[in-house]
Amino acid sequence: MSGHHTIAETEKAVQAKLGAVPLHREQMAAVSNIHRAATAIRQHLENSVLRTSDLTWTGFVVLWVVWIWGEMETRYVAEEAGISKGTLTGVAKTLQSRGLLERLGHPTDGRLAVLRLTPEGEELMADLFPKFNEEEVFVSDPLESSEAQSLAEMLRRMVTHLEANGEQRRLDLRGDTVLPPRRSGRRAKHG
Amino acid sequence: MSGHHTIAETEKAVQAKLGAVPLHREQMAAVSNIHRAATAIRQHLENSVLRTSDLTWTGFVVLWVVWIWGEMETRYVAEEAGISKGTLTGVAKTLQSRGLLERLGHPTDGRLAVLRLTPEGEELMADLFPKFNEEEVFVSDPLESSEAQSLAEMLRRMVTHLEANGEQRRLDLRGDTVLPPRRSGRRAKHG
DNA sequence: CAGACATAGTTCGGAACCGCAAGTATTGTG
DNA sequence: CACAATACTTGCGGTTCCGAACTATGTCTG
Repeated sequence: MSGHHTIAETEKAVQAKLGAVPLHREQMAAVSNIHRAATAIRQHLENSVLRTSDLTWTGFVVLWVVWIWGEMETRYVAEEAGISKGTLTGVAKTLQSRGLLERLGHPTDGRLAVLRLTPEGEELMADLFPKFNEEEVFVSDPLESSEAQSLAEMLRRMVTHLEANGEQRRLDLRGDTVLPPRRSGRRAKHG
Repeated sequence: MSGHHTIAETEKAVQAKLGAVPLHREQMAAVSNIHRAATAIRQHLENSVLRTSDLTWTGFVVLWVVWIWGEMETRYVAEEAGISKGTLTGVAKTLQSRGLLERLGHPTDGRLAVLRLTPEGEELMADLFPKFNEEEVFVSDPLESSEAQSLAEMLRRMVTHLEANGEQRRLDLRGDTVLPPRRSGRRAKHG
């Protein structure tokens, strides 16, 4: 099933469309395949293991992060999960309402909030993670063990590079142009 | 900036947490790094090139797909873009309202709708894509040319594998258990 | 040709999601 | 103690997102 066009066909169409334009095909293929793979894998995991527990992807990722690290301050949870703090507030609320997560104040710094799994949350993750990992094995089936390692290592380098240099790069790109205000978002109380 | 924990630290914490649990670490690292990389790259691209045109990631992907393939039936656009057809309806509406995309009926089959870029959309993509590609080069900076190729090729294999075998796998996993209804989503008009 | 079935797209409910601004507390500092 | 900085929440406006229900259209079959 799947689709009308294979990846190979898409890449050929790009070549045809952009034949005249000078562009960096290898990097384009690498980046776009990262997103294709991420989407396909996410969909598979959502519709296999996650669905049976009625967890969303983001909900699972948040639980996973907190599970791995134990108690964790919310700001770091958001960062590790790759979502904004505002979103985390809502997701955490959902997970709390299901009794999987709890929120604690920080003992010494009253500004901080700390997340921790409830016993139910721990139990769920202990049950769910092996199944999740089985599907990670399934999706990695076409890779040799050494290839999986090499893949992970290359991606790690890309992430590290972005963490180290991404912000500066974006600043350089913007230069002195001021970003237009976003189409949506809360407005200043009063001009 | 960036984070509290590096990927290496995270993998170490996983090892500590899951030391006793038998699991497949290589595949886990590969899959989770795919998602980390996809998120980081997406955020970089959104906050550099896309932001200046006030395009969302999904909006850009849809434009890109239609741009590459020319006129395209909506069902295929959704599939190529990795979103559901319901989502595409909304996204296409947004892009239409900005004058970047147009919707045409199919001449012989009244059920079909076809998407095509407007001249403004063509112009935008011709301007935007080279910039986008430059950032793809930037994020791929830590990869040798041969590595980028190998990365793309491995991911392509994973996607192909999922397209070919994912659905069957999910069916096998479900077995005869019936999925619980989703927490959200439209309900039957009447029990 | 009518009724059954299939296919394509839209609508809708509920949740996620972002970025920003503003609000609330708390902590650190001169 | 005033004041800045930090951490989180809240709320806004908009978008995205899924999947099931629904609508409209086409196709197959008796």
